[in-house]
Amino acid sequence: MPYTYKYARPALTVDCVVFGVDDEDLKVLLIRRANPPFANAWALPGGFVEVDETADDAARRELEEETSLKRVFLEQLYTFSDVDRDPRERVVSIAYFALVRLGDHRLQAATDAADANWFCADKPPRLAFDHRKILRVARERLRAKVRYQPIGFELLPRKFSLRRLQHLYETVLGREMDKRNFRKKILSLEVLSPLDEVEQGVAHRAAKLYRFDKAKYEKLTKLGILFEV
Amino acid sequence: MPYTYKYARPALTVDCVVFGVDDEDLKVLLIRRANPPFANAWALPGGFVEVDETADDAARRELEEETSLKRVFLEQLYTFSDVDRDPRERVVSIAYFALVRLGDHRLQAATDAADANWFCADKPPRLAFDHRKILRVARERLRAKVRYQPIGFELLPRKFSLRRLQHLYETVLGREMDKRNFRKKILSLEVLSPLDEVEQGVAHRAAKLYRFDKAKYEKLTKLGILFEV
DNA sequence: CCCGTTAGTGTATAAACTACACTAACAAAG
DNA sequence: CTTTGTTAGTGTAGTTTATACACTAACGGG
Repeated sequence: MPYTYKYARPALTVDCVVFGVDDEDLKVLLIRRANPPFANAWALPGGFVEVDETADDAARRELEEETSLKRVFLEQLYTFSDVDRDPRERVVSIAYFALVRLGDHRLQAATDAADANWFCADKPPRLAFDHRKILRVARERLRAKVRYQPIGFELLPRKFSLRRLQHLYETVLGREMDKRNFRKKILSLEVLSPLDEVEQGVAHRAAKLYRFDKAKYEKLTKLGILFEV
Repeated sequence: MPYTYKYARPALTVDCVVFGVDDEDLKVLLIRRANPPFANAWALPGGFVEVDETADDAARRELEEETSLKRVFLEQLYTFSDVDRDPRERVVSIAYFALVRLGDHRLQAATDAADANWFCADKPPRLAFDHRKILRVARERLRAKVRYQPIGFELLPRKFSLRRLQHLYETVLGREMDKRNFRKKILSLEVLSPLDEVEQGVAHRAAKLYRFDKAKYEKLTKLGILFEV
């Protein structure tokens, strides 16, 4: 059943830049395209926006369909509308960025995606369409945002050591930080709750574990106090 | 000549939130709609994205067509995609925000717009579609952005006194600032060039005029130094 | 019990932010 | 030409925040 309009309309898609961190570096999730154009190339997960769903819904749906990721942190990034970004026809794409805890999710490439994998976000393989540009914008946004919003916690296990948290900031910001100053600063923000637990199975003194206390954070922001690292 | 597609496609539009400041407050530019839906209601200037232009181009084109504004600061804001935001059919809108120097431009309502006018941005009249929400998002973005990017200068005449600049920051941020501290801070950023000129026609001591030095600013940002107020 | 590795802690110095009040300049009114 | 009203322009002291930096404690593994 075809749909007819008086004027030509661009197709509308969503693309998701999904970030995760492991012990080494910042990762981005890519899927291998099964079909042309760019068959076999790596690309951001994404797909068409249906006519009865919001772009947010479309992004979540595509993410689940293509990578089985659910309930992740997801935020609109930017809308890319270059006229020739898709060789077939005019396609406008609303890009999203997502943050996931690497350990929480088993990847399973689904339906349309032949394969899914994590890549170093700063040295991605050759990407389909303008996805390299989208990734770059997302990387910049993450770098900027992590400093004034507590989104870094979305990338860590719910229980984490201060060392891991510092490592995350170093990875995302791309610079080293002083251990004592970092701990002083992050604890002074009063958004972490210490747990009665320590790391398990490490061959050295085990670190105390903390969790991010969202309630505390929201109380603080309502008082006009900002999170800044 | 109708266009036919296999799947239904949302219509794609742009909407522009145009800000200006005068001596009293922050203004937003609205046009009165000539046609249904929301005939006679005030709305953000905007219109359809043609199939051979980028969203940025569409925003500039619509702005010129509806308000005769040209060469303004323009930046993508957010894409609004609620399913029922237009009562006629599914319309997705890429919103932009623009900054203009109020004195520079004579408004002239053109073609499709019956009328164009400036309104207080914080107490707008009843608006068509979800434009109230778009305006709110734009207002927030301006507030946040003015603190770490020198976009305030887009709202002032090219030559301005420090008093006017301070007043602008107070208007946008919604709080008063200390005169001496403000001057100290803004001058220490080293992005203003003093001119050999003073205000004209004032009934009191005339203030020295400055201009924003874009070249200096760009040199600083390349060195990794940030603009922060 | 020794070794290797990471956890955890404090202080001194420098830089940035805040609060705050007076004199200088100029036009207008008388 | 003197007075009045209004805004321009300036400095400092006190407080807070950021930076630089090195050792002991804890623990598992060999």
